[in-house]
Amino acid sequence: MMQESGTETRSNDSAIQNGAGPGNHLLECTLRESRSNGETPLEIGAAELAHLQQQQALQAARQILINQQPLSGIKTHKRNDKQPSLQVPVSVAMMTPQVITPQQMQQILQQQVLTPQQLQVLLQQQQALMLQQQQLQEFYKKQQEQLQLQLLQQQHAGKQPKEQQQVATQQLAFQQQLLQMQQLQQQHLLTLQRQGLLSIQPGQPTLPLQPLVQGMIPAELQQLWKEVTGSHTADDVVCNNHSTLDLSTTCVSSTAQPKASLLLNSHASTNGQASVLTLKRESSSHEEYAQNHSLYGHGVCKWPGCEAICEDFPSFLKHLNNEHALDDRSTAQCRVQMQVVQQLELQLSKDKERLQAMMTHLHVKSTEPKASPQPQLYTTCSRENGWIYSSQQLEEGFTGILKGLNLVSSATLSKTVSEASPQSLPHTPTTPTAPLTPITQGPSVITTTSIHNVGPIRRRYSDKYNVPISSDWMISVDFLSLPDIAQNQEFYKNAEVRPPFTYASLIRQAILESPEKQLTLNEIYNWFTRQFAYFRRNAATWKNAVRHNLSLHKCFVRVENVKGAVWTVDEIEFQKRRPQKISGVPFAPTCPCISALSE
DNA sequence: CAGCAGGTAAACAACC
DNA sequence: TGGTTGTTTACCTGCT
Repeated sequence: MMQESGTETRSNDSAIQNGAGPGNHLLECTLRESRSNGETPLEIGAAELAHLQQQQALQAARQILINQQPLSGIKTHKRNDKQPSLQVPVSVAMMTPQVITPQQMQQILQQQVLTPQQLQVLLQQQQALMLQQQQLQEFYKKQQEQLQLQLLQQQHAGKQPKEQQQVATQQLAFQQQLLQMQQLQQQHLLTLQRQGLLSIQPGQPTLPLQPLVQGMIPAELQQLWKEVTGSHTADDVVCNNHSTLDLSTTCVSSTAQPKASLLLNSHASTNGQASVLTLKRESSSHEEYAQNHSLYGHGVCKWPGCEAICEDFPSFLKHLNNEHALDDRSTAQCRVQMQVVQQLELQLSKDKERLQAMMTHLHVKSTEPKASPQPQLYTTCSRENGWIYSSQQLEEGFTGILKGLNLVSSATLSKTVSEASPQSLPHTPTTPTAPLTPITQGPSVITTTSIHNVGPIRRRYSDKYNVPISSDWMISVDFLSLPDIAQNQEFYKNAEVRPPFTYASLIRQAILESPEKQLTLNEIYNWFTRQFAYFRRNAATWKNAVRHNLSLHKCFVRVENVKGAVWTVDEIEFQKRRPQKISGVPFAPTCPCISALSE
């Protein structure tokens, strides 16, 4: 047991240790896994390509913002110099000339290199994108369910009447088109995003703009959408009314899109006020603004982690400007939001691929019953959650696969990293390399609440979490500091993301969550593994850490019980530990939700 | 640069 | 005897 973690670092020198944390091990395995599975960059599908393009474009936009900062002083330089991750190997730099590392992004944000306007634009656009992704995912889920139902019906029926087959085929075709449309949508949004950034930086070199929409014009997409959904009413009006920005391709949802449009219209806005001005041209009622504002709903401020009650829209705006002005906290929350959006993007992309593979498989099967499953599908499913599917199983039932679509595992995570940044493959896991594309792992299960409850962030405490292949993993680990464990439990339960809280905080949370506010050591272990997928690995390491923390901190009191020893929390001692910097500095050594509990 | 907090590893003892 | 629990120490990293 002890060997499990011990050998990882012991056998390596300190330099290697820097990249030899548990997460690293995961990646290392993953890379090997992906290689052995024959996954090569050559297998990048259209969806992946689109996604990579998106990411690169986004990074390029960010790069512009960075390049235009001639520098924020000596101190900044010093900090940068200390960051090994900034030393981009030539080969990598040549491959991805416009890529900035997440660490760089983090630094930039921390140093407030970005202007308030730029940050605001970034935040709003990311949120718009996120909303859209949510809508897409919902719709996509519905489509999946329909498909599954149909497949099940076919199975039960035994045979497939020709009519059914035709319907299924038709639906599959629609879904394929839908997928294409979704990709284009993302591209379009991204393009808009870049345009927004460029408009802010007129003096900067322009980016090589990619074709806005490849092969399809918005009208065609709309038509396609109508075909697919069979419903088009108010959406058309809403979408077509956007004369300032052509968002017709984003008209997927009747609810989300106006929000996205609103946000995109407010590039130069600060804290939402300009968006109001923009909208005033189109509408004059505050109620409508309130309905459309992504950060306001049901009389509550929807700023991540806020939920302040605002009686009306003007008071909301006032609140927005007072409480969510550009500061460290907002910046940190912006970063988190970006990561969330990226994860959603990635997950959507992955699911689309899988669906594509499923559909392809169905097609193949109808003509070539003995054909082996599509490699993409097979490799994906076979490594999902440790499930192994034979081709026969794949043919016999898709239920498990569909089930697998909504689950996540380390394999998903790793596969994602290795696939999405194929350039990284040649690098050895222990070689500190420059981070590549800012993709993140794709936890399949992410609750909507997790998006809305973002709080302080615990900074990276050790380079051991800096995964050399793609530091995006690291940045996600650090940035996905969704403070309210309770509300984000689904996320942590399924995504192998290290929770951004200290062991002490987590232990305290575990104990306080228990009915009697006391737990045995074993129960604490169980809580960890139950609540966090991350703690289902390297048990020896983190269990040792838990014990270490229990013994070390005075706030944990061991009490002899009838059953044996239980641990309790001395709240006073815990609060004494350290003044908590909840706001301002993005550093949260303790879990805010626990603080809330104790208050 | 020192001090601190936190994470990791490990040695060791007591207990079951 | 082996595993678990608990304590302690050492070392590292990042931050202030």
